[in-house]
Amino acid sequence: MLRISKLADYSTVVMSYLAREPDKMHNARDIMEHTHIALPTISKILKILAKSGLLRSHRGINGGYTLVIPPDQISVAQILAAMEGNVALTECSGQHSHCSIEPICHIRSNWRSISHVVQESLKKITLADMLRS
Amino acid sequence: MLRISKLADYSTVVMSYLAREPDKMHNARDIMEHTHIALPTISKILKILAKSGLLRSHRGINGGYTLVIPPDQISVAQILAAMEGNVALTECSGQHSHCSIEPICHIRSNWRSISHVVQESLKKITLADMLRS
DNA sequence: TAAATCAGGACCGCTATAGTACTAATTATA
DNA sequence: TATAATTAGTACTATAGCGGTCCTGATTTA
Repeated sequence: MLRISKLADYSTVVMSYLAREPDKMHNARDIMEHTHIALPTISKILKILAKSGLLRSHRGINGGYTLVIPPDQISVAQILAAMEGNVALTECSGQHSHCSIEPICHIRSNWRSISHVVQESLKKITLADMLRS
Repeated sequence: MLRISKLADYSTVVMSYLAREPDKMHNARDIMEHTHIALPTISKILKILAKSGLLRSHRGINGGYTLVIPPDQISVAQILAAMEGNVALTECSGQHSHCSIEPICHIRSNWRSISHVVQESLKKITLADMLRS
């Protein structure tokens, strides 16, 4: 259905919550209470986002996560890329393509450019935009 | 990864092939020889597309499928919709949403409009466009 | 030193998807 | 009218991906 994964979906919810107080540190439990996403799921998302560089983590008592970049400079495309790689609507638009009909496929380049168009529109939407409903 | 399904992907390949000779009838075997997609898969795709009204079928000897609408009036969005329903990037953007955090989710309307943007750009691309590489 | 918190995996069960197969219905043609 | 070609419809299976959980170890603060 041209869906993003649930984990990626939740990650935008988490990032939006963090973006409301960009400088404050939030731990997983705090995020759970405000988003109602299950704790292990949140924890998993936070780790991925931290690893990709969108969040900075702090261990220990009073630890948690903060945004590394201001909300108006983080795009939805960046968040999706962190969670599930670059936008590629078809197999052949991605990095390591293994489509068997690729050698004789006439519309491959078209799908590449369609993916590009979609990606560009997702780049234009920032976390700051997501705060405005 | 924001992927369309393989079946949907293949369906655009099949439709593109048919669009090259919009008035001619093609059977499944013929399409297989020109696209190298497995025959049962092609057959499955053709049935779905016919049921959705994009193709007209003809049984019996010399039977096959033809396009119902001229290629410049069929959009990629239409083909995707036929194969897997309307574009809805998130659960909550679709028809029958069951997301548990929906009641308190602050970014739902944003995702709806993002889905809308993507859908609009897919509507603008026609089968005729896909023939031009 | 103890408690809180993140890091990094391993793991499981469900669901969706891709792909296959079989039988019935329909049609053209010899 | 018989036969062969073709689609219609449905059922089935196997696989992979995904969501979600849990455990152990490392780090930090009080």
